[in-house]
Amino acid sequence: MRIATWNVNSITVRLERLLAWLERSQTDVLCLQELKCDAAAFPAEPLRAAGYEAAVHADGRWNGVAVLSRVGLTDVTRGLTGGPAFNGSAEPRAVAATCGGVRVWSVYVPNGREVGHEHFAYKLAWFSALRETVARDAAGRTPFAVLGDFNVAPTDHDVYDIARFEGATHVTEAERTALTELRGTGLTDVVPRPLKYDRPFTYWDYRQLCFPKNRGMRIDLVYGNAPFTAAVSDAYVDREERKGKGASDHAPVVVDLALEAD
DNA sequence: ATGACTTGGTTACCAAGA
Repeated sequence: MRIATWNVNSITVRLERLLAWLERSQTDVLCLQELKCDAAAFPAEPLRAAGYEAAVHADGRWNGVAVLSRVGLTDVTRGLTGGPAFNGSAEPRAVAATCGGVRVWSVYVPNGREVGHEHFAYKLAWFSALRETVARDAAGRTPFAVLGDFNVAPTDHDVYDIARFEGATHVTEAERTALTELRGTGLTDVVPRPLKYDRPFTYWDYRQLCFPKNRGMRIDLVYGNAPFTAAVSDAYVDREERKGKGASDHAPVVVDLALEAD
């Protein structure tokens, strides 16, 4: 089974590239983030025509997540248990489904904006709710993973130049502690291999030629439980999808699983 | 140079992203 996660930065703008990538990559299960559309505007029909069912959690111009699957899709859960709100809104940032015997969460962790900002406290509270929501499945015997845009670089090595992130979000002790505590439920970081250069960055800013200069960050992560990681046969960042006009600023992270059912 | 893209909505600018 091939499973992947991709922050598409608007599924509306990215639809043609998404359909082409699904065909090219032969992905079975895809976790999507930053749909930037209303649930009613989600392109369910063209995806269904391509063979994919979808579990969608979206409500407008920001955020929005989904799970696509061509190997079955059941037991959909929208939102975290006890998930925090921002400015009175419980934003659509998490959706779960069971696909082909694997339970997955597609998550879009709040950005945090600035250290000390109200949004930063929201980010940490969101991580806490995520940890509590997934704890039971993480410790279970069914292959399980949380995939998505975590908006945290796990180590200094996961950004192109840590000196440029002095005082910035995404690299603070508090955010990394939240990741450590999430792993404490029984999850392991499935680190993908890069297809070029030495580090598996997944995001490159649109500005200042960051992608050609490889000024990237590894913030799109796959956290799997023991039955999941035991089945991993390969994992890589598809940086080819970051190339060219009309690319998302994130590249897909692809994981291959050798499950008994395969 | 408190910028430098890209997106969608309140559009000929703004907020948000990271």
